[in-house]
Amino acid sequence: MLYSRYFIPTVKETPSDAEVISHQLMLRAGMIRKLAAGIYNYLPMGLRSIRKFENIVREEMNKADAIEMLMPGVQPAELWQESGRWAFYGKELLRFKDRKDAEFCMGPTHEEVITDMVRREIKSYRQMPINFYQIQTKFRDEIRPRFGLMRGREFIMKDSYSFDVDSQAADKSYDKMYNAYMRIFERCGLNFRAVEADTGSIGGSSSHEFMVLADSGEDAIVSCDSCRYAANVEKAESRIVQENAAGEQATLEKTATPDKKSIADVAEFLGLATDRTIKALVCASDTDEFAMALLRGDHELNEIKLKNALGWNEIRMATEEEVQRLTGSPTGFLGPVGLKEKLLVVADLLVQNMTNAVIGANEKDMHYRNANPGRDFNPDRFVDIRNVVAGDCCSRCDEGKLEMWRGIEVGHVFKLGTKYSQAMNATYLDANGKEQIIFMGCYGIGIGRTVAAAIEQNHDENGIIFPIPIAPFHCSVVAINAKDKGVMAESEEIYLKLEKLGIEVLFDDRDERPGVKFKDNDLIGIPLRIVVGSKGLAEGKVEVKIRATGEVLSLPIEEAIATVQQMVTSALEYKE
RNA sequence: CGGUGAGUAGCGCAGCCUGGUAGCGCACCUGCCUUGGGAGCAGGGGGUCGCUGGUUCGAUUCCAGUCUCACCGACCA
Repeated sequence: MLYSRYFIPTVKETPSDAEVISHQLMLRAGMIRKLAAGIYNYLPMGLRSIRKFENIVREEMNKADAIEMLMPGVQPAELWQESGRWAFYGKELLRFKDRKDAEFCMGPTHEEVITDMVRREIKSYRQMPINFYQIQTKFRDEIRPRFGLMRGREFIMKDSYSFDVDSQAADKSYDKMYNAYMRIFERCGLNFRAVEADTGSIGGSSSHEFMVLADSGEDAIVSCDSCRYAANVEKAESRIVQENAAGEQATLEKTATPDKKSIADVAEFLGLATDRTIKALVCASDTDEFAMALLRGDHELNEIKLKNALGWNEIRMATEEEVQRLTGSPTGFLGPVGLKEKLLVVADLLVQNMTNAVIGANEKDMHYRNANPGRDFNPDRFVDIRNVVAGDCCSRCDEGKLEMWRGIEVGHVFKLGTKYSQAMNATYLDANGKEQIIFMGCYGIGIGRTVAAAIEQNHDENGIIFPIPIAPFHCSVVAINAKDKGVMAESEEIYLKLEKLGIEVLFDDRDERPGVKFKDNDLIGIPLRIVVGSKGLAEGKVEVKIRATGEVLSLPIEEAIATVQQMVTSALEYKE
């Protein structure tokens, strides 16, 4: 490709609304441009990277016996009403009507459509296992799109759906996809973790997320420093270490804590560590059910765990007015003792063994000292509802401690069980001619998000450093002076030779000063660069520069070509 | 939707407080010059100052409304 005839609109200045580095660099490198909030044009360079990654995904999907197809972006409401998600999905589902007033939506995911197709076409146990996938544009009307391709409203996703005769077979399909995902992200050279995850609105029994590690990641994940356990904090469990209650239970005693609302303030005021206090939070469901959560003062509530424990659809913190009505007290002084109205009280497991703790008295400016569970209050349930913290003991092995990371969710695999097949009546006949419900799994990869995550993980002050497998071009040839006929002729020859070898080359033939070319080439992240100048040429040599390391090799022309070819080939090779 | 901030040339910004019809840097066009890390000189093009209404002789500037965008909270590939 000739740079002068191609389209790479780079910019020097960072657009002011781009916050994370991948967004800034994709804009500056001319890969994407915003059309509307969370909706982007993929410019040629951006598209090339995306296609590269899509092809890796495609290869691994095919290898894992998934079959490619393509489903529509626009979907009829009936299917969603049938699965129950028309009501459940909320505003994220972009809905509209056609000229006949029939309701439709932009597909945010395709469980309904694929299940509909499968229930019509798959009739026998002989047709399974089967797994369909597509690489297609999704639309989710996110409340807050941000970070460029990281969280767009319109985005490209690879989604696949497996269909099996029973749960065991479905587990096998799941494992196959899990392994394919591992290979996909390994092939891209990404530093990632597969972690246990909450199933969220997709539903189903269990799932793993694939998280690219990056400080800008929106998810917190933990992993054990000793065994293979890793999980999203939403889901992560730690081993409960039962600390033995220290000392005798003292007498419950009401004490004034004027204006001390936060745990830190109360603890300081009473001269105690925060772990001797109990925090009480009032939560509400979407149907206005309420519950009080109790946690050790230094711990954080995990809303997902609480939501799941209560079987709620949604969870939110109660408003100040609701709290006042239920407890008779303003927030900051809440506790389980002497509640005004009957309220479900859920305590974290670690509250169980606390002795002589400080709790709110449900009265402005008042707390209790020496509160003891079992004696002074009896929670309805003890459940794990706290966020694990770094240093917690691993729940899966004896010696491990948990470490915390930030991650970008680039892939997610779910065991769906019969959630959709049951609702939509997708059945087959088994060997005995008996009708059975199909078992499903679904698997997604954010294509654009993975490219953004790769940039997030691979860049320096000069720009992007693409891993070769997903780089828009493998190599560039930079002619130092476009007016120097000898330099241009030699550059062109190298360019053509490399192309003949199957290397994807960007030939920077522009009549620009060298500095401009170097800056642009660094910014757009081409992994390898051959620089052709008149001085080197006088000795029959050109330079090979490696973007990632900054290493420069001065080599005879043929050797330079061979070096580039060898580097590209070895980078594209996947070692099992 | 709630909270915060911003809308002035393609991008990054100034001007607004103290009304008088708009400016800087980059980018773009022409010419000269230059060619190993975003050069220099000269000339040039480009703006209904987000939109609507009000106040005023006169509004980018003051007032009201409205739209859009970004950031902080719940969702997710």
